[in-house]
Amino acid sequence: MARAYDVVSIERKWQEYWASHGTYEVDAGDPRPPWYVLTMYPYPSGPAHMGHVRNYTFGDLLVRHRTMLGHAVLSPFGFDSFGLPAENAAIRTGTHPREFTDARIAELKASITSLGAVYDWRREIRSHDPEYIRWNQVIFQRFLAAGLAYRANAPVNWCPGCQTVLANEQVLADGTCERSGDLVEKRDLEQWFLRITDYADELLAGLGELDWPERVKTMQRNWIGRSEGAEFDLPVEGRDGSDGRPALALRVFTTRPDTAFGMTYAVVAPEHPLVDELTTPDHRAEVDELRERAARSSEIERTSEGGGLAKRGAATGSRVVNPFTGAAIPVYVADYVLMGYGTGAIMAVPAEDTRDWDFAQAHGLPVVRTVQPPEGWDEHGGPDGGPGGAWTGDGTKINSAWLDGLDIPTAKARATDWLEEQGVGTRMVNYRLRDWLISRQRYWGCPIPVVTCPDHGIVPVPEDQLPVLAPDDVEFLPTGESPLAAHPTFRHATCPVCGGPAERETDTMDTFVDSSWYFLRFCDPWTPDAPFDPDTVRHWMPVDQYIGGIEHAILHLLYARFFTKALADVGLAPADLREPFARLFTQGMIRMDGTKMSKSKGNLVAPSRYLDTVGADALRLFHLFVGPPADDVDWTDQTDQVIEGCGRFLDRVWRLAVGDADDRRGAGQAGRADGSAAPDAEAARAVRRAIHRLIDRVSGDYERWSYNTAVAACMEFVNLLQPFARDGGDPEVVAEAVDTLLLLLAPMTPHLAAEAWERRHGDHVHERRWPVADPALVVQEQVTMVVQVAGKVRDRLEVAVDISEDEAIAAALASDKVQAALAGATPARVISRPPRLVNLVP
RNA sequence: GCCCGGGUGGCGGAAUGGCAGACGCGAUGGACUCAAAAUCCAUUGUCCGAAAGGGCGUGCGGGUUCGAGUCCCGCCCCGGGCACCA
Repeated sequence: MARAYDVVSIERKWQEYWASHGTYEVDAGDPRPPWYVLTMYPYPSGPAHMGHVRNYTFGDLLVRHRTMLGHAVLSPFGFDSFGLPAENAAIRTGTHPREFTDARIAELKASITSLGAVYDWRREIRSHDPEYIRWNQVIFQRFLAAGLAYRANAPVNWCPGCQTVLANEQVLADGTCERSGDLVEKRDLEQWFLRITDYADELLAGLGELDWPERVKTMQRNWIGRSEGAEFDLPVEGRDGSDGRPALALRVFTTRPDTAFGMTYAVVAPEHPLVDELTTPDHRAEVDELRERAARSSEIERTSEGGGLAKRGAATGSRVVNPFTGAAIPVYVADYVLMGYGTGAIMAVPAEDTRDWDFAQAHGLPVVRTVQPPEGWDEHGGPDGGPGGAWTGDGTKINSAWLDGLDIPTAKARATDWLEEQGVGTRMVNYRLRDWLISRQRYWGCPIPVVTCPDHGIVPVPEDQLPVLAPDDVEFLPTGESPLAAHPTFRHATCPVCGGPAERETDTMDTFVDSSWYFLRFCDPWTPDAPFDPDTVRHWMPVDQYIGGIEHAILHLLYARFFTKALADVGLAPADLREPFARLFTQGMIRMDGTKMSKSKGNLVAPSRYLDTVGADALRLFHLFVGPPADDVDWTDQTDQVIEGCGRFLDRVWRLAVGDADDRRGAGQAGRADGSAAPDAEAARAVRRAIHRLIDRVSGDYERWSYNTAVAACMEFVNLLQPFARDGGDPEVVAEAVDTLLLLLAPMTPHLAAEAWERRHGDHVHERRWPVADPALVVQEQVTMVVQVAGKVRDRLEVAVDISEDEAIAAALASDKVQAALAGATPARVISRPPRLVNLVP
């Protein structure tokens, strides 16, 4: 497509100008009010893809807009540069991950720059940089000292494809690895954890004050999964101690203590430590078989095998006593109870829990209702009008002695009070959230800076010896072993306490650790003796606008919130900084043929092919124009044409602003199509009003992230302005119109705006202030008033904006079309909303 | 199963309860041109009609209202998240 101006050289010129003049470099001492805009730092996978373009277009627009509004805008950039792809490439090609990663970073940086996105590059962070590693390790050790980091043996998620353990958050609901798609296995391994569960309540409560998409907040709430209930003991029958008190009891957790009178059996998880003790010799074989099967099978096998959970349970032969009734009930082992949640044991109430109901049906266990189901439930309340099963809804308590007649919330409170009075139980809050497993058996990550001494146990490497860096002379082999573990010397260390031989930790940290505090480092990446200076962090933080993909709704955003709180609590960050991201925006993804556009799907459209044809400005404009920013974008056969349409619009702006020097057969040539007279003063006044309405609209649309309508408003304006200018409209008005347009476009299409502005004024549009609409000119003089008869539009009248109600009704009645529609009838009712509408109802 | 989004022309999408379809893409016709490209002008929801004009129309069925794409109730479909968490 031939463009009206030399897109490539103009775009390059301004990209070089912004970089060499440090236009978007700011410091904490800047007198302007601070504003921090941040786009999630990317994993460097090579040249930018379309998703990046979309991301950085929004971010860059904000940086430029906020700057024009008079803020000192902090706009840093960095790279989440540790991670598996680099290591896998090393195994494949022998290239060292650092070499591989640095090359990818150079490519990504160049392509981001070629979009016209501007950053304070002095602040660039790379997570594999030794300085960054050092502070990562310092933070880890502060957490270790504060008890927030610990090592424990745990059944963990092992991904055979990635050859490493994963965090719970990285395992998808179907039991596969979010990265490789392999089926994740359970393994018992000694691993490092961060105590994120200490912050579960604060992480939940803090969501309330955040200006984040509701759906992201909901996802985090679900993930944290707080449930209130009670824990209490079920004494095992026949296991009284010498003092007559129970020597062995089974502790259960429930959110429904009110249903305890309906407990007809109890269940323990196959991994529960009391299983052996509870199992009587005659049930041993069955229980052992069940346990073995549970250990072998993966989570999905456990959950997907047909028939729900009816099967896979075995009686232990033991009985426990329900403290509410004194009745003894059987104890089962079943894998529908998970060891990792609550106490790993439950009281089963089939009448009010669907899982317990199914299990009870399969094993012939009794059902005692403790909540009155709605009428007819037992006859036809179930699926397909059959008999109802468990009733989990509201109702009145029945069969529950002293709880009878109460509603559920009251009964819950009474039952819990009773447990506490009796000394057999206590209020308890449980979370679905588990501690964060951060160790990875990989090379290309931040080493965990500890050694293990035979005499002194786990000892942190002293701070003055940090960073602990992984050696370069390792062999990358597809063995599944971390190259660090196989290195001849790396693991041999000396104990910092006694100087004796010690074993160095060879695991590295999850890369989500790196991304959990980089936004703090960005505030002050130069401080030599701390990860960041708390006062400088206080100046910039929290991030005023964070931008990223919805895929990070849980993982990164939850970890970063946890880190911010924990860093404040160990004294590294300001104590009052509890939330890192005040406002979050999650943009839609790019889809093609119904699936996400991504490298792994092989359906990438390279942005580069647009940059040297229609240019970065047109591509940016397309992303802004195509639809609401939060929506997904479908990349189709028509997309190129829409992008060209954006280029056409920019050509029109160029011709209006600069003229037709390069294309003499352009706009001016066709001349006035209808041969009408030149626009008069009234037309000029209309254009002036349009200018101020445009400022008003675009400013409002920017605030609301409604960029597609902002672009539409600019296009509409050009459609109005173009004939006015061509037909000899007042040059002063044209100039005001064009200048305003360039100011409003400056954040969206920065190169075109900068070049056209420079040619017109000799200075820099991005250093100008954002225009302010004159309220007197924003209101229109004449508006279209709709006249309806019985709710149907019958006429449209041009009326003064300040028309009175009486005048409006009179004008409506004076209309021939209205009279025809009324057909002689007198309006029985008149609704008038001057100057918009009059509705005559006969 | 539960919790969120969302269904508007051929397509992407606009519409504080008050003109449905802004803006753009595509399509059709025209001007300019030897011709094309580019540019400019016009038309473009649908049905009836030569036209003037009129009927219908925002997934489906009800409701509230002078007036509903918008609010309420009940469904259908699509997308996403969660899913033995006791």
